[in-house]
Amino acid sequence: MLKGADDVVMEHEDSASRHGEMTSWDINDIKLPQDVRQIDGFQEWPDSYVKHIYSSEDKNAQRHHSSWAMRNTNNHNSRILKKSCLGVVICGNNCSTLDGRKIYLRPAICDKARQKQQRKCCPNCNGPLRLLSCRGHGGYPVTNFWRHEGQFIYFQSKGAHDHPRPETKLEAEARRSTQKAQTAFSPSCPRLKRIQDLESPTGAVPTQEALPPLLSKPDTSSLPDNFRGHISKSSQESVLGSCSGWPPCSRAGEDVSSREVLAWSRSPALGSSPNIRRPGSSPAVPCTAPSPQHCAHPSTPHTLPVEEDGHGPFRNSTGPLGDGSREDKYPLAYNSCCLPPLPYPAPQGGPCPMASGAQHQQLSVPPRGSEGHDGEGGHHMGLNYCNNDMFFNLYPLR
DNA sequence: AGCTGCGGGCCGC
DNA sequence: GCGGCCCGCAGCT
Repeated sequence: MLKGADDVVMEHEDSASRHGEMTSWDINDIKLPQDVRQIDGFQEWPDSYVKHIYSSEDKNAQRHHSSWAMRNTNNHNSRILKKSCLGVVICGNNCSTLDGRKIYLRPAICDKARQKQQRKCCPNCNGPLRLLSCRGHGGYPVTNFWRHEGQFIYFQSKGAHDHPRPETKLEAEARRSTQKAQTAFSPSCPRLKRIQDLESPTGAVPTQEALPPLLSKPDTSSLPDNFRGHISKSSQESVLGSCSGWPPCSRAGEDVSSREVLAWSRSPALGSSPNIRRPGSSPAVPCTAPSPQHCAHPSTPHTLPVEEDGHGPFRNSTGPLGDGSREDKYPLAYNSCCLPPLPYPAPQGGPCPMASGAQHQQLSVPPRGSEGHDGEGGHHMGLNYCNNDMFFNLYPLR
């Protein structure tokens, strides 16, 4: 009953199989395998039809963490926690920063917070923000299932994300903190004022939250695993022109239609480079600016040059269920438009660490061998590897 | 304020 | 019955 197409797909795509892990089980099975030969390292960006078995000691697993924005979904089964993907918040103008990065914000998990979030504007061009819904599971959001059984925590993912990766939870939190700090700091910031002016007419909440742009480099790190192999270099072509599209904050709709989703998924701008596979790396970073000179920053160890392909189709195919129905075109890219670099006071003590998305991948993330399917230890740090200290240093204002 | 988990309830298939 | 989703509540950070 619950097994069907999904399982079939899993047989072919379950990355877990690469680790010799048992993949014959299904989260709904009455009995799950206890003869686990290998416990997986926590996967921050699980994608496609994968299954993992974590140790019940794994903190991230215990918290059912995921760098994807997953919301709890009631499946009327208290034994199995189900979560569905909220997608990613993008700029309605599909703008790009000067360095070619895209805006991929993390959708707020809380419904109200998400609605509030969507009333805000693009941190980069001040355009409207749009929620790009996840339709990777037969047109529905990708779902993740968590089940605690004995000394293990079983995880199963159904569907392949058909959208870019949003910023991680840590990044989102850091951004919020920064924004708050900013607000407290420079209430009279001309730029903010300007934004407020722009927003007021729309009724949008003129918060500065939108200020620190979360720039996502369209790099691989932002691509779902299943996209990684479809990179195309044509991507770069997408970054041109200027802002077009909607007026600032015209209207933030909850959910970009699925058509757009597809468009995005095929947009070269979303591409990623095959060589990046740090799950931990996050595509979106709370930093300001479009201007690298403000944040020339050395700490970009994991950064890939934009050319490296930050663009490429993020996904060339539809989900397993194939929804080729979505085909709209989406205005592609423009160069950073509108707003000048943020007035961020570069954190004392160092160049803006968050700066140019180029580096942004998750700051303190140690390089990983692969997208995270390595099952090797070390991932247990998972979402935590970006320690708070780091952020505090980055955001001293807090 | 926002995240997370839980559970009631509705709806479509 | 199943799956998706909305909503409210409660605990936690």
